[in-house]
Amino acid sequence: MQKIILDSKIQNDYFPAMARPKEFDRDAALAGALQVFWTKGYEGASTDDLLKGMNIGRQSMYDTFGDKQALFLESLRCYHKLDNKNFFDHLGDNPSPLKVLHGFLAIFTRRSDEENARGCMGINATTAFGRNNPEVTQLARNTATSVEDMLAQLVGAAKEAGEISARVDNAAAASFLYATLQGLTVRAQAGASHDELARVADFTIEALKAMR
Amino acid sequence: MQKIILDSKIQNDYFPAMARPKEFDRDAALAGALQVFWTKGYEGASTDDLLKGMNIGRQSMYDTFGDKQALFLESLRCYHKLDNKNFFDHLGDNPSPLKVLHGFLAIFTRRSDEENARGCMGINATTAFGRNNPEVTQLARNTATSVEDMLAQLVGAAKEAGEISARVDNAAAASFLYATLQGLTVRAQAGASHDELARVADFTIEALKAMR
DNA sequence: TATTTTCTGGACTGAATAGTCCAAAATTAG
DNA sequence: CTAATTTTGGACTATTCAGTCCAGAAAATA
Repeated sequence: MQKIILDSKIQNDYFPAMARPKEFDRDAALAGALQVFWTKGYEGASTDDLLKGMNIGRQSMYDTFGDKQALFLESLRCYHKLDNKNFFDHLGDNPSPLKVLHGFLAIFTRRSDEENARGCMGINATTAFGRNNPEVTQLARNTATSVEDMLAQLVGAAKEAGEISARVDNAAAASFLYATLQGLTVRAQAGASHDELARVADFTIEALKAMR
Repeated sequence: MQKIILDSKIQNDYFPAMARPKEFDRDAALAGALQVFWTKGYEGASTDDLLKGMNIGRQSMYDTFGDKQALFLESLRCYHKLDNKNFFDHLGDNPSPLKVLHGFLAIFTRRSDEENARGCMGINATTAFGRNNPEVTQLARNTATSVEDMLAQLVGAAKEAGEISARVDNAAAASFLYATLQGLTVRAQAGASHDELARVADFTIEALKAMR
């Protein structure tokens, strides 16, 4: 509906009183959708599930987020943001970069079975959509480069701190660590014991330290 | 229907004329279903997709395999069998067990983009079902122990061949290698370049060789 | 209170889907 | 050819699900 304003009197006549607060808490609703998609997957999450998890009405959901696909992508983007933030939060200026790395790898040993069973929403999306969904693929790529950059920085810091050999290639080590991290995620999701997960984390750091 | 054979005459009376060849090629149909499930996932594969991929009629499918769930589980079991076989085929009595290990890790650099995009059907099933499906979980566990056993043997052989330090723990190294293998699968599925995948494989073997 | 707007919830639609049913064609043995 | 049995394919059912529509409740300002 186009609104043509001629003068204030007419405007007043047409729009005399403004109404109900424009929106509920959009971010909270998105966070709710994220939880549902994360635990149930894209196909597994019905619209009813989503509405219940978001605590909003059907109409509000479609008005605010478009459709299921769009809601999923926005949830995934939100997840990646949170995930990245989590990484950087544990970064700081720790005196032992290698300890930070070990902390990343060992995170699964500190998570409950339920948390590990959910896995990583990014990986779940990738394995579900393969490379059929360009937006999911692009998101995965972006996250990969961002995380690998961060890991490479940590490896560099570990070298400067004398914790690992200066001859280790930062980028190669970062790719290696990222792959291991994703592998651990899957192993944890498949039900590997905390013990096994811890052994892998330890072994990975030991291997890194041993390299010349 | 139980067949009680008293003598040839009675048998003849009750089953005077046997009919059309009892079954089409069950294994071929299953292989077709496997392909469809692998590329499209469980939810993504409609019954029509499956029938087309299996080249059999609707009725035959339900008669022979039960329902979609059962067909999927049987396909997954079949996949795991093939996958395991693939591993053992590359084992042999290779003079360099470490080269065999490298071959496993580098397999993704020899695969086409399409192959890598499909990923591993076992991982796809795990990330799709989480741990909600006990049979999928059990299958994943079985495969894990079987593959880790095999990797541990290879590590032991590498030690005997003097390729890596005798102080490396077989089981820990095997868990580590398995996690890396799964990580590489996911990285490949997410679209990592052959170059990056190769770097990770090389780095992993180098790290293993460096350990004391 | 009156008006405007947004939210809410339920009813509805159209499409897709898993699974069933049935009848006709095909195939083998007597 | 006849009998027996399996395959085949299409019609059918019941359910689920994404998305739309509508009308009434809620909220805020004047």
